[in-house]
Amino acid sequence: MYLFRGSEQIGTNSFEGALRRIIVEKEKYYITTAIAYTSGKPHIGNTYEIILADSIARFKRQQGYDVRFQTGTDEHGQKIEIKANEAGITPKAFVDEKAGEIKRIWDLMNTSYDRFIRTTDQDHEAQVKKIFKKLYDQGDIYKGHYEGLYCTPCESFFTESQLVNGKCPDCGREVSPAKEEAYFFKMSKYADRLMEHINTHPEFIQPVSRKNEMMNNFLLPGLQDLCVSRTSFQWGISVDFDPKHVVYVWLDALTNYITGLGYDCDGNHGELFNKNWPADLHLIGKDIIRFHTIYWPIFLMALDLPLPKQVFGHPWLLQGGEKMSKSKGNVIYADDLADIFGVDAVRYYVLHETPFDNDGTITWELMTERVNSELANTLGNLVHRTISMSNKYFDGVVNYTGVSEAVDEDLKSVAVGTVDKVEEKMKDLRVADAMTEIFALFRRCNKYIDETTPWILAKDEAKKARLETVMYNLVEGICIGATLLAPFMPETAEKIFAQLNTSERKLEDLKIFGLYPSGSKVTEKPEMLFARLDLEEVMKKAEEIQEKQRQEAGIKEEEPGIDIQPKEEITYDDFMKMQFQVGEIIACEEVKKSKKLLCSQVKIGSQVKQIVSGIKQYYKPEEMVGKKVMVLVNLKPAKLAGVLSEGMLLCAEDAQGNLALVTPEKDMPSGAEIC
RNA sequence: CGCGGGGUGGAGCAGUCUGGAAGCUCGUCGGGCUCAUAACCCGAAGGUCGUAGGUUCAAAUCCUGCCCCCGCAACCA
Repeated sequence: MYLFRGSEQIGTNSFEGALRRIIVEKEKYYITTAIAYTSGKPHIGNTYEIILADSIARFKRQQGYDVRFQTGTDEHGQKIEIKANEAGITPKAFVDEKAGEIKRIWDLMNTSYDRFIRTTDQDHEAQVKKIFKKLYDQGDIYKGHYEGLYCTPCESFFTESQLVNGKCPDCGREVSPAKEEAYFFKMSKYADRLMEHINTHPEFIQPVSRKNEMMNNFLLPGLQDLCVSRTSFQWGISVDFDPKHVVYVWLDALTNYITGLGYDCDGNHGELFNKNWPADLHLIGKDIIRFHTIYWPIFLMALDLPLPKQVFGHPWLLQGGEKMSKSKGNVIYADDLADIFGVDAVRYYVLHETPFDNDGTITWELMTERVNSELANTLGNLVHRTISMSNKYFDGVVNYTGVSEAVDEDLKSVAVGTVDKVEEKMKDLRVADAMTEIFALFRRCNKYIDETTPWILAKDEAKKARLETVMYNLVEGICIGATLLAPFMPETAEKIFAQLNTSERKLEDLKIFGLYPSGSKVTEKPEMLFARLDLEEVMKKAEEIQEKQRQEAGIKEEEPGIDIQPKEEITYDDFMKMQFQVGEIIACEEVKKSKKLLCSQVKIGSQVKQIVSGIKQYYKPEEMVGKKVMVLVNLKPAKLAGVLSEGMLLCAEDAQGNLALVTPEKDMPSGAEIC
């Protein structure tokens, strides 16, 4: 306000004043994502959230807002403690690594966050302790007992509904009723105020369909008090005045939205906090809407802070209609996608193909199809052909000669009308629809080329000026589209501007057609923005990636077991009649006249036996040599195809009759007894 | 009767709140064009909107029954 008053005094005329006002009165916009749990590598579905938030943040900046964009990691909890233990490292070392990996992916996806907060950050931990104390002192938190069904080995409580066949869902063992001392937050105290808020602020929960779910399931039936501490693990923020307790999940995690701005429980907030709170948008997954629209607002009420303006629960991205999971080996990671398709293609896909309030689908096939048709064909090729023609006809110089024709009008009106459409869609966070509008403009440009047929104009020297205007209009149309594209695909927009030798426009300038500086020279050799990809090659790479994943998860290909006819039961004495030893094959040759047989010289201890085996189809004589195999040594010698055989090499046989020699799992000397 | 989400041409999605000629992208087929990344432009075929009823002048949309799929437990959002 001070700056505003000052500037008006300085301003010598109203125009300048108005201009200053626009600059000075930049409205703030605070957007957050949920903080990612540091238990593993985030997949493309998790990554979707940060990309979505980034595109909104960038768009708001483009609109002139002073944007604050926060993301980060949630690093406490029993699960982390256990995993760190398994890995033989401290929880801190564990989360350091995971947080690093998450941040690396966020950075790879070119996301423009202002702060990456970690719940292990000192400033956060200190405030959480204070907040807990404050809420306890003012009576919102009280000490009680957590009761439930407890699995001792897993050290976890479960509710009736979480059990699988009445047993622990984690380990399958028995659970028993138990209670644990815990602190609780009195949710009921604020429930009425919250319902009032939700009912009078229809924009608070988005999409609206989620609102009824919250009201009907949790608020109207009556809110349960929330457990906010645990004693069953240590990896968390300890409760100052009762150190055997650590703060449990939500009071720790949700508060990041204020601690990350410099909230101070004693009232000495940082400037960032005063400026940015309340948040304009919490962008979260649909599964945690409850925590963000019920518990979080209530915590804020208890702290006497204003509530966030909007919570948007975005849908999920599913792999071919299924949830991704490592054990299925169908998890798709953002960095793998980026390797194959490029960062902006990944951003395009998740932003454009995820529906507004239904779960979306991602598969390697769909991704490839989208990249080829929309990015390579529609956009990439448009830019490429436009620049090629500019070079071919005018050595790359783009002049506006003002030779307009009726056919130009529609292109122009679509171009200058797009910004309004995009802003309209973005107002409701309909990112996918906004992108559809932008690509409609690129399609319109392609059509314009067909309508004006530059290659025909080029043959007639008299139409040179008209051709120049046509090329100018095209370049201008692309510039407008590229500017609008920038929040969603920043790198691509940059590349387009670089090739056209210009830069991003201001949003408000997009309603004017013709701002591209006449006489500019575009690049001589246009680079392809997106290469068309061969589906088979993509699928080959995808298969490799998924296969590796399955191996890492320790999941082998599902194989049908083989059932064979059972034989008559034998006694231990029967078994002891057979003598098995390890034999080393020292020589091997084919048995001529036979299709199936190999004849091996097998060293067993100090003697060498000649053994004939029906394995010619599966082993070559030279690869037999050197192998240590399992031999039945006391089998009565017999002649096979006229060749003496003094024992038997043991093989496993599958349903198709394929054979594999049985060898000791560790190296054993020849002659070692197998028993 | 645990809770919730969903079923729209071959694929992926809009449209459902606020009933009023079934829309978009891809694919397929036919045509055009040749500047361009076998691309671009035009046209066509293809749907009883899961199913059975109900309300209505009118239902993808509102109501009821039923069928099917997917989450809510797991390394997961």
